[in-house]
Amino acid sequence: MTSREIADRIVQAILAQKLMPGTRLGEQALSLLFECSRTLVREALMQLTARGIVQLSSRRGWYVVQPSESEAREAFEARKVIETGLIRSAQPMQPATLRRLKRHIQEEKAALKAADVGRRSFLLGDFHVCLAECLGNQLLADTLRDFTARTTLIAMLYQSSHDANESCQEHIDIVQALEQGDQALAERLMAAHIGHVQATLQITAVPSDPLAQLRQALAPMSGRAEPRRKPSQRPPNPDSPSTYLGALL
Amino acid sequence: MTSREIADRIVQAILAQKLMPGTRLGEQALSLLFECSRTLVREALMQLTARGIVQLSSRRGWYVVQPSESEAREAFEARKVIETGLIRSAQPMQPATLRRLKRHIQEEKAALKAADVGRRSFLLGDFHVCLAECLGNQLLADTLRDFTARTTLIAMLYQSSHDANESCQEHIDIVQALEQGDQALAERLMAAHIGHVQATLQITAVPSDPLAQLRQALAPMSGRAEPRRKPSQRPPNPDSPSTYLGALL
DNA sequence: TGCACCAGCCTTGTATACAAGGCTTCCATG
DNA sequence: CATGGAAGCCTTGTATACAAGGCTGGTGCA
Repeated sequence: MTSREIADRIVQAILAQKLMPGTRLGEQALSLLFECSRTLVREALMQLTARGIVQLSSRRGWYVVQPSESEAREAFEARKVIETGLIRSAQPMQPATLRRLKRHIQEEKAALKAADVGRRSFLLGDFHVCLAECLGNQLLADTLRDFTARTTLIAMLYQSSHDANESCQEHIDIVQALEQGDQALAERLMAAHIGHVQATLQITAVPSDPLAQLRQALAPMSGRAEPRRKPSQRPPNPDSPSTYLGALL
Repeated sequence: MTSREIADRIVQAILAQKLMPGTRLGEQALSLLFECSRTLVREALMQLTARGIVQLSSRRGWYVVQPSESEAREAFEARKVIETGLIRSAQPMQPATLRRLKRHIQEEKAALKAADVGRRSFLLGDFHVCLAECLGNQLLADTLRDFTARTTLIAMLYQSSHDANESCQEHIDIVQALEQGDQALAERLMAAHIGHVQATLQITAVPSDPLAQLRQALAPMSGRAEPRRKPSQRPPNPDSPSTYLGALL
């Protein structure tokens, strides 16, 4: 088990929405889980720190990042800039490339039909990475993978309600526009698509209120018996890797 | 001396063109230089690996990356996409922000006048990071720092001959366009500016020739007594940190 | 003379030991 | 009963020891 593999697994778990923002990643828990020493775990976490996916709170532990509202805005803006720019500057697509994108969309549909939430979430994010690769830029594809992980965390943190079926349909529309050689349309569709996800975020209106999150979490609830848990700074049961970090296995 | 500081120093040395692509970064040499254990050095190098600035050749050592021609193309394309996209989607600039950019340009001029090559190179690259920060996106600014380090290495590797004075002038023109609120012009100027640097790269015409680099390095030289050294896979005198890694101090 | 092989050295790879600091829990005191 | 403090535990922080593999230089053989 190399540090690269550990890092990949953590990123995959985030993309599959199996690791919540704020989740504590204990070095010992991970070393038990991956059956290696803390050294390799630390190397993996260091790499993820550099990629902005994990952060270290000195002497307290490693945590999956909880992007602030301004960081959320920046992440969506960054994705819009990169993805629309890539489409704009792209060459017309080769048939083989289009086939790859369509195959990806078929997989999305399959995951939707099977109600496989983890795979569905992963594929919906991975579409954008795949597209960047198809547009011929591995560097930006790798960058987008990290940014997509970031926006996935943001979507979890701010309870995005964007529907998976809509996302898939929007992917279909984008690929169709690319197939017809209408890059301007594809670019607009991509900007709109990213904007749709961003628009459903429940960003609190008054960010200056430090009690906003608490207030919202403790507000009297209506209807739903079991509301979606807001990620907390301290996840319950922190010492049970089989529960918390099982997502990695 | 923390691993973050070590990583920052290495990046700064690259931006100042004081570390050539392909330079070997021995763990022990760095630990001596920074007076710390190999553990911290390894952590720093791990982070830089994730940022695409350093690469590890298994059991052989760490090396400053030597981007291939396709990686070079991708890096310049990535910068064009991000920087023009940022300008396009930006709000009109505040006076304080413009002042910051102009101050930066003054520093560039000072370094040019003083013929301070290291600081000049650093500032010419940092302008783009600074601009991204001014345009309100720290995430993309950090990404651009890494990409700028990458293109700096590419410029060294492929012997860019773009003149520093021209670069500075182009920065001036970009800021002026932004000041006048002409974002479309600023965007075009930025694309041209990045294109100019890219255009002076001496990319070998026939990339399939594995001897191209060697052939070029060993070609009979005309005129210049001391031609710029081509970085080699194995830098001479690898065991002399004071010579090779002195750039970091 | 040239080539192949082998020993030794030097580097990285990994684990582990111990130090240092934060969190929790319990107890004493107001 | 509430609050402050301190001890102990648990985590991370860092260095170091040893293992493993590649490179170099030398030696023997064809």
